[in-house]
Amino acid sequence: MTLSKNFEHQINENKWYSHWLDKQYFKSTPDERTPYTIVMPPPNVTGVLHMGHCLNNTIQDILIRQARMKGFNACWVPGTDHASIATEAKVVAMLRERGIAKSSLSRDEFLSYAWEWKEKYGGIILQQLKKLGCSLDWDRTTFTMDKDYYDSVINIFMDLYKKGVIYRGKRMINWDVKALTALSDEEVIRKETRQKLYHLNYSIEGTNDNITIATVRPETIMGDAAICVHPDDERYKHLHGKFAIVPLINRRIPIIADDYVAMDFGTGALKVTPAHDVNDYALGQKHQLEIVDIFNDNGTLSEDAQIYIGLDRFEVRKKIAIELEEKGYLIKTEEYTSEVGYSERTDVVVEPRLSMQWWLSMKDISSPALKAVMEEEIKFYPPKFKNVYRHWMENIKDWCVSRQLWWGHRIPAWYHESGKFVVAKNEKDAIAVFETEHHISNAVLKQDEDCLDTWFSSWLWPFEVFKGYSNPNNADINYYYPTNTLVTAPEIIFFWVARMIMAGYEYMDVKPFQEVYFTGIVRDKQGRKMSKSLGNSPDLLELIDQYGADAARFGIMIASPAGNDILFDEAALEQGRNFNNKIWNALKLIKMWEARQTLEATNENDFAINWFENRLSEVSIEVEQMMKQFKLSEALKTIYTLIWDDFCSWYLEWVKPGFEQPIQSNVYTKTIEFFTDLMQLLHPFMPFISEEIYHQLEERSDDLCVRLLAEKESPNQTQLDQGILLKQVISGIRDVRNKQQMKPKDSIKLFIQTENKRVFESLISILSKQVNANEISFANDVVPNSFTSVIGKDKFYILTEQPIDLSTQKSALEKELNHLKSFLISVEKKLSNEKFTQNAKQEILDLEYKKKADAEMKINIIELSLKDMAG
RNA sequence: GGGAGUUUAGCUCAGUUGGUUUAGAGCAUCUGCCUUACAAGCAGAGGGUCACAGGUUCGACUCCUGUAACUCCCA
Repeated sequence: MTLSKNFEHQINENKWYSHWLDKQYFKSTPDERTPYTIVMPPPNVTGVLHMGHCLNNTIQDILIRQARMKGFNACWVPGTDHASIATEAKVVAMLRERGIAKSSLSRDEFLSYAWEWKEKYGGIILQQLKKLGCSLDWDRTTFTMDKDYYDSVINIFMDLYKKGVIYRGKRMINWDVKALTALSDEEVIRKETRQKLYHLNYSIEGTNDNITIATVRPETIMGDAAICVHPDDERYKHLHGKFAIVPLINRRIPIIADDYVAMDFGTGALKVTPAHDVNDYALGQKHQLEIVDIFNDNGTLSEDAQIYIGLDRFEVRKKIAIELEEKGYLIKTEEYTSEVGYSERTDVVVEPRLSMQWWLSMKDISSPALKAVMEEEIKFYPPKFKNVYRHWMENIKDWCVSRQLWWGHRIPAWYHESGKFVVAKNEKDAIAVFETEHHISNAVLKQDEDCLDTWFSSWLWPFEVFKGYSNPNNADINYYYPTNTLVTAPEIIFFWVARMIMAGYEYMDVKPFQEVYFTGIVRDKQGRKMSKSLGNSPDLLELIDQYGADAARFGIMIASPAGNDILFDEAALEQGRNFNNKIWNALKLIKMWEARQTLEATNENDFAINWFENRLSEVSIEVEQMMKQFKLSEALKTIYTLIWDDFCSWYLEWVKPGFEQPIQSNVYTKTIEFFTDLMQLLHPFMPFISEEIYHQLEERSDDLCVRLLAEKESPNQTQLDQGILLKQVISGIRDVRNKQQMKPKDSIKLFIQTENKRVFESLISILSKQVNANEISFANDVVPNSFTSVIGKDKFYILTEQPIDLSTQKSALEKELNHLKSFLISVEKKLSNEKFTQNAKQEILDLEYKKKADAEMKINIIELSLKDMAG
């Protein structure tokens, strides 16, 4: 069978993924093995795969595949999140395109459209993960609005209500005027925004006097309840207790004093609008100010504004500024940059608003979660996120859990026309509870129209995917929980990670996972975050198509240490593709040997085999260590070097038979073994090509995907050192050849002057192949008319047919000599320092003496060579 | 305004408790090669006052203080 020119990724990806599925390798059921469990952070049900998912899921797949090959019962659970606000927004947009307004639909009608949408588009992202090679247990796919999951969310809401942790209250919240819902603080993105600071004159009642305030929101003056100045501000002391008149609407408001006001900001006088600003609200509460809400839900002005009724807040800002200027109230405007809150989902400016919502009191529920991370019951990688976590947890505020949306888990609260309400699972229960609590029979109750925040369902994920709450103590939850590793982006440490830890302790009495690996954020080459609006997010599926899934995985993993942002560069995928090509070509070479073997035995390849065996052990152990510390990109780099440099560039060249010569069969067998081990090391990172090669190397009945990794013995250091020496010698001689502009075809005669003849005797056949020497012998003295290379303690004389020009050689040696001399001086300086010899540890001292001796010896060798050249 | 982090070759990053031949990779660059696995390749080379200024120490990329720039989180 002839092999294709390159690795054909499209064919192989489909072939192997369906084979793995057929064999049910990714399926996990509890058994006597130790479990290794990961729950996938559920992507939005309507989402599509982007670079962030690619990074995240590649990491998880590497961990899970490695665990599987190490003999754990590996279980990786997929699923999707209903993503209340994002999905509802998409459904609303879809309906609008069809000419249907959400307001024209009943709740049930809307929800049936939403489910239709979910069935049609939901789970596309899961299909895309298969393209990446993710080894998920698909039978366990969970959706946050599955029946059992839904019930658990509602039951937990009721339980927390019963415990008194959930309450209803009117508070300042972040209002999204586009999605028409409340947002939690975490859903508000602050961005530096250029604005104008307007200086406005308010007249003082009963005088001709004025007071000037500075505001960025002139459209809210109709909601003003007071003007506030600092009590110590001399400029305004005479105005305390007086009243000002709001321009345009002529409302009378008090002038109050509070040290909250910064005297040096603006004019030192602050307009107070309690209904539309968090700080003003607090100030209003303190001074018992009137609350005038001038906005409608959608950000237009309400009747209470008296003017500009029905116009949008930003339009009013422009118009009112003009009117204020025309009427002489606007003194001046200045440019001003400050942070403004935007909705994470709709990107509109968030409106602080007073609203009746459901809240979860966080203080008690969060304390075990804080402790768990601080005491490393749950470990964070990298650990710097412990600080971030602690800071948030110690200043935690209550969680607004209600959203004014229909798509999600409907709040199980029931209201009576009297305003009294109860929390119950369904209408029947609600009526019963209502009767006993309020002694009103035949009550007509209406369920709360609102939904719960999406994260109020996601925080149950690690246990509810195993039905740990809906079906307590079932076999799965007892076996798989707590899970092992959570892999997620640092952006959602508060949204999700912290809350899962809380829910885990609250409902399972146990942590949800042992460790959390925080990935970086994927940015473009210029360091900008990837986003739809910037259009800098490449189409991942296209990239997979072009370069292959293995190359995509390689490209994204090669430069992404835990917690560091990764700068995505397509060049890295190219590197991955080239790596595929390299591996494929090594296969082609070995395949050429297959039919041309000989049983004739020589020992000339013993060194190569011995060395590579040790090198393989060394690297396997290193990789194992790196994986334990989540140094995944370093582990991949190490494997890359082992395959490309050590295996392809050195080992294969060393054992490669001459043109059309046979290979010894034992060498062939060993080489297949090595290649197999290499593919096994690589498999978690690049599953497709490694599986394909595994099967190309030999007829096999098993698959690499589930082949158990053998423990490696620790390597023989002497063997490894000899390998290093051999490489140095080869490079050194090649360097001389290069500098003398010898053609690869020109052969040389090599003379070795060494005290270690035995070592070099075993290397002769490799050396002659690698430096194209037709004769190698040992010398006891300088060989005349030759080029010299000094490597370690040994000298190499190179004889060629070419006319000899020693000038380049001479200057190179002189350069080296200078370097060595100054090195020697620095060592001698150190050793002549009494304090050093007194204080340094013996091993450090020994080392310095060795450095000195080595340097002196080399200087001696080089000086001899130079002398010889001169003569 | 408060907190955390980063700063090492043109780019992306390693550098373990201070001492390991006067700082290591990969990519990019340069030179030479169409050498029978691979030009998506081979061989070799060059490139760094470890952000800056002090300090501790026999010895600092590594520890301490300050400064600057950038990033993130919180208000």
